Amino acid sequence: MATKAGAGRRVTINDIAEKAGVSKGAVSYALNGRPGLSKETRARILRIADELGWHPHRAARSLSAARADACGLVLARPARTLAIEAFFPEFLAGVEAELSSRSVALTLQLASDVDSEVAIYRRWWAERRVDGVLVVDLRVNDPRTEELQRLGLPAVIVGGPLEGGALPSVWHDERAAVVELVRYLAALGHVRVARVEGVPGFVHSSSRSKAFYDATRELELSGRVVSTDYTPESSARATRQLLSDPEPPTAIAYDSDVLAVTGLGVAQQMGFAVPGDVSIVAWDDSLLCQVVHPPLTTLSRDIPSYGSLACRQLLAAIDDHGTSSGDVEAPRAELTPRGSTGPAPGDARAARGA
Amino acid sequence: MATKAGAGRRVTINDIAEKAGVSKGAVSYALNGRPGLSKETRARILRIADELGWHPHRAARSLSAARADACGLVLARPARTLAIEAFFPEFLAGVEAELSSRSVALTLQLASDVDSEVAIYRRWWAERRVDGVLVVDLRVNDPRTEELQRLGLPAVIVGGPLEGGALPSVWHDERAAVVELVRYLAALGHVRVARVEGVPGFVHSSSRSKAFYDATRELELSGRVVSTDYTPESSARATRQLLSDPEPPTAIAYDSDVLAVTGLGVAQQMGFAVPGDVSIVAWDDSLLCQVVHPPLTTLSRDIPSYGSLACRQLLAAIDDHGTSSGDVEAPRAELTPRGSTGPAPGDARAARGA
DNA sequence: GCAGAGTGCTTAACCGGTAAAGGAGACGAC
DNA sequence: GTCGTCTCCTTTACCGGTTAAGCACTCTGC
Repeated sequence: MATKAGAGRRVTINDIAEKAGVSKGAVSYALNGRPGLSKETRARILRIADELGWHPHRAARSLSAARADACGLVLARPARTLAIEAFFPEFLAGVEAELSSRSVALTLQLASDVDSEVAIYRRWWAERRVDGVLVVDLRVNDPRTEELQRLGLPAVIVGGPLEGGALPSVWHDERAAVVELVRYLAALGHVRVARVEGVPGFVHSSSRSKAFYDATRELELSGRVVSTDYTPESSARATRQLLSDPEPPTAIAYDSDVLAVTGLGVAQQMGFAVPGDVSIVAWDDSLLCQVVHPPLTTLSRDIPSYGSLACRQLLAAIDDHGTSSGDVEAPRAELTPRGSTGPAPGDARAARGA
Repeated sequence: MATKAGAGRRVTINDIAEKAGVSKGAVSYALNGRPGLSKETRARILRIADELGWHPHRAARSLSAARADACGLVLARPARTLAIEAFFPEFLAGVEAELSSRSVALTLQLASDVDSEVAIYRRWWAERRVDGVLVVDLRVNDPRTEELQRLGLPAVIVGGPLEGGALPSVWHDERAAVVELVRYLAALGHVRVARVEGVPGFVHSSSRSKAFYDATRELELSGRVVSTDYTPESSARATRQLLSDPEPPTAIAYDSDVLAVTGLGVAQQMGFAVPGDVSIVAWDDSLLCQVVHPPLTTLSRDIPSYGSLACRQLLAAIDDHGTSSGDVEAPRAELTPRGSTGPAPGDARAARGA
């Protein structure tokens, strides 16, 4: 029968100690399940703590335990991206699910660029506001990894692994997914294929592009890559550019759901039938991909699980405090064929076979 | 020239005091800009603090200042909703923008239902993990408001105002927006109009429905309302139900972007031309509404600003500590006509005029 | 009958800040 | 000369926990 805490003074272990007629040290032992108390005293203290509705004061505990019981996540993309793309909210949902089960808080912040992101890490760690951070959107020669190591702030790289293996990471086999995609398009008879990538400075985007080049070369396809900044506008521009070519690609693979949906709209506006004239593939499934016409073929991943996995990895890194943890591979993206992909126009397969 | 903090021991005010040859009290005065120090000493202390790269330990400060420097937000909807609907990420982005400028953290948590949400508030407040919370998805007879008042936890109701005015709130004039919408549909000649609402237990959804009934009655239209649980599946069911009627509505207004987009798909699948046979309107604009064919007419709000506004309101409530703050009205949703709405089929206006 | 070990609790220091109270020294007034 | 006042800094207590060290008491063994 927990009494009403009301808006009055907080219940502290001193209150418990007084009521139980013991010292506050004894109360602390009881509440933390440490040995050195008789069964009866322990039970009495716990009962009183419950009656008074006691909860530990986070700051007080952090001060001695040197634990913030919070993990951090900084997003250094424009705020709009957060809202527009399926990846982040889904990833967040997965992270949250993992954290809330252990009463660890998630501290979220948006930053304008990588430099201010690093500044946030520095501040968070100096203030001991977080115990560790999840790092997303790894860049080529990323300044964050070096700084995180220097600070000694536990971190997990989402989308690694990192060269050198200095920080633990979670990752997908992007290469295998790209190979599956390119083989699929080749099997449909496509010869001129293109990829609309995200920001080339991002490791996940550039590694997919590299895999794309390799796979098209191996299968003797013509492969082009155009860059964007993940905004719908840049995707529209990229698509227009590709389809204005005298010999436009007959299949375009995009690096996100937003890019693909925008590209689809542009293609249709330009009079291209989808998938009659051009096939379209998205990366990461979402409602967006399913409601357009035709619905988009995608490379789907279980993003919430990815978030949970990253989170577990981070919590482990915090406990180990740096030792090992290593890299963990998540299930790779799987091709989900829908209406936006079909055979290459003009039976390219026959022409090529001749 | 801030020296490297490295992975070593934290810099504390004791380190600064020692290096400056003063007591830690003096350092505290200097760092907090309090009077009682000579100009030179103050400057020296600040310089050394900067050199050592000192940041206040959040927990230590919280312990005496009784401030967590964090705000809380609990979402008691299924995790999927977070990812699927435009509202939350956009709202979050607005909240974040406001908070990060004052180095207040946002603590986010997902809950399965209102009861566990209340439990989270109780815990957060007892642990002094947050200074205040934003409450979204206000329900009819919401148990949260009473509990928040009882606890004395500063809170802002998003989507109020609350009857009784006990807690400060931010709100839109939903009624005016609904009236504008219904007038617009009536002007297009629609007589049988329907509304697909969200969860009827939510205040914003039920108040819109009430306004919808009132507005249709006033304009002598036939108005129906069907409920959903905000999932695409429930919207598909609702739409199918409405359009299977012997006298189906010629215009359907949905309570979110997701509901509307799903409804559009179902309508087209059932052979209804949009907007030829049935007009469709969404609530809250998003990329989703713009990429479908036809693009959806929406009631658009500036959601990030709404988030920022709510956040400023909360910070004020925390400072005042309960006194006043009151309710603040945000700009109401504006109708953005696009291709999904058109004249009622069969020149309903003429028939009605006869 | 007393050393030694174990049990069960208390005391006190500490984490890193904030802030009230106190005190040394300079200076002016009478 | 000494009293009051002002400036500038130190001392100290405190926030709410954790934890090492200490200590009284009982039990055991010889």
